[in-house]
Amino acid sequence: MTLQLFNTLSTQVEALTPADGKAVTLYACGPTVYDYGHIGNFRTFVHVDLLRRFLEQQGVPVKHVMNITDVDDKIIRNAAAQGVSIADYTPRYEKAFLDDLRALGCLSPVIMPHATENIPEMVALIQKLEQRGLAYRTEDGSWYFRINGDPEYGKLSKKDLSGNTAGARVDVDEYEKDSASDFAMWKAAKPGEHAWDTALGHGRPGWHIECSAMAMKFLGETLDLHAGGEDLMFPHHENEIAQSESATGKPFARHWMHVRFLLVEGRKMSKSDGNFFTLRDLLLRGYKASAIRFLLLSVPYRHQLNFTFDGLAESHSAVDRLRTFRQRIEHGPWPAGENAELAAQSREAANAFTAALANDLNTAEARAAIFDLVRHANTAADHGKLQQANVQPILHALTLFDQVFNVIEDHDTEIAREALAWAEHEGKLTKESANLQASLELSDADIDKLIAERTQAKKSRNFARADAIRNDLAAKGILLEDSKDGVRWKRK
RNA sequence: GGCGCGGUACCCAAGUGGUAAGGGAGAGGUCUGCAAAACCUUUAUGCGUGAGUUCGAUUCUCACCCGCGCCUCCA
Repeated sequence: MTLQLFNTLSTQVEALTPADGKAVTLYACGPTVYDYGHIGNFRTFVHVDLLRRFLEQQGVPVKHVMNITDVDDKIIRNAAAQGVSIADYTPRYEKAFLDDLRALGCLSPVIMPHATENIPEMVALIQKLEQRGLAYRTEDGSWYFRINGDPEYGKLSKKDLSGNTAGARVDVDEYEKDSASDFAMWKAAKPGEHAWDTALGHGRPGWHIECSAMAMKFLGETLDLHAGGEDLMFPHHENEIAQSESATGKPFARHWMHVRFLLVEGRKMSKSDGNFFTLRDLLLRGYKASAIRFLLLSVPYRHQLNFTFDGLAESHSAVDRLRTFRQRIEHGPWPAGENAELAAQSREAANAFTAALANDLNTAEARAAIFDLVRHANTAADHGKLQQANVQPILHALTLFDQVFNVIEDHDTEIAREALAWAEHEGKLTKESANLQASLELSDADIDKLIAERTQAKKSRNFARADAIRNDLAAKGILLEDSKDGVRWKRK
């Protein structure tokens, strides 16, 4: 099924197709690695991951490129403050970011170019623009893009900057610009700053030129899809379009996708408001990576998501329901034969799931389709009407779901352990992480042993002992479920 | 000020010109040694407010109220 996706450029929902008929070329703006990623960042990355997974599930390969911005003003500032070079400063944050992506179940982009490794391409692009009269050098040695030379400027963000005159909001350092809206493609180095010696002079690339150069280097002059957070639409993506299209004369990206911001407790996240959370903050408080991913995905990408701790608890319960359900279906035992009605419901669920995602990635509707099936199958099972031939279609629907949402398969314990190990190493253990630590103290083998002991106690009708074991485990966040076919357990 | 988005049950949330998906939470019940899980019943004659169009509007139009985001640090 072809994905219909809203295109910011046309403001229409349009089919997303590969221009070459084979693979979709996707460029997603990546992180500036100057600090740990926050959950707002990850809402965007998780939705891009879902898009990619869905396309691949539909048989469309995705050539997914994500840049790593490893030189910019903040990096230079922070590195200088610590007295280290930028090359010594950025790797820890890059690693942290990639670990976080993995923790959230995101596929790794196919190519992850670094800004500092593609300087020649950026220089060449600026030179090309200079030849076309769209780049100019100011007295301090910086290079700017001439907006007035691009009649289409503003077409993505629907802004008309033609009325802008020099003087409004001009940085004191940038008084030499022809127009207030002209933006830097190359920044002359100030004394002591990390810089490259190039034909443009001694300096470093601007943020926008980096993405233009790397996107075109790795994916060609016209991309199928360019994605990022809504804030990047202007000026970042607008500037990327201006630079790229002015240089090539071709459309830079056929399709643009922008993920709306996440709010926290109804407000934009900000450090000063005290509602700023990194992924690590949440993991150390004991929230599961799967619950976080599911919450981030539960509200479709074009709507604001209000991130709350109540919502996180809710997502945890919802993921738990799916996991419990899959276990139940897999374990059986089920009588021979097939319940035709349930088989039909399974097919409907799979179809509805795919149709919902194909409709501009309606994740809320897609998850509803799967929960419908959960209820139908549980009901059938309780009435002895779930039969062996029903198992495969149900699992098929769950597999479709999890290939995209990626939350049923459980990696939460190992991710929590990694987060704890990191916090310990960095000296960032807190009171809340102590609770998490306690709950991870018992190994799976320890738990199985205690469960065996409890089963013995139950057999000899020593319920006091059995309940004591169950209560002790519960205190450590281990929940037991007795069933006809044995004991299941899970970490809370 | 300019541009844009949203207001659906206790909470989150989908949706359609024809009479309200799904999840979570609560209450009662079934099952269980007791729990848990699961199931059953239950929680919006109602979709911000007021008009209008229509045989019919939550869904279209207009006005108003409220909330949020973007407007060159920002996912």
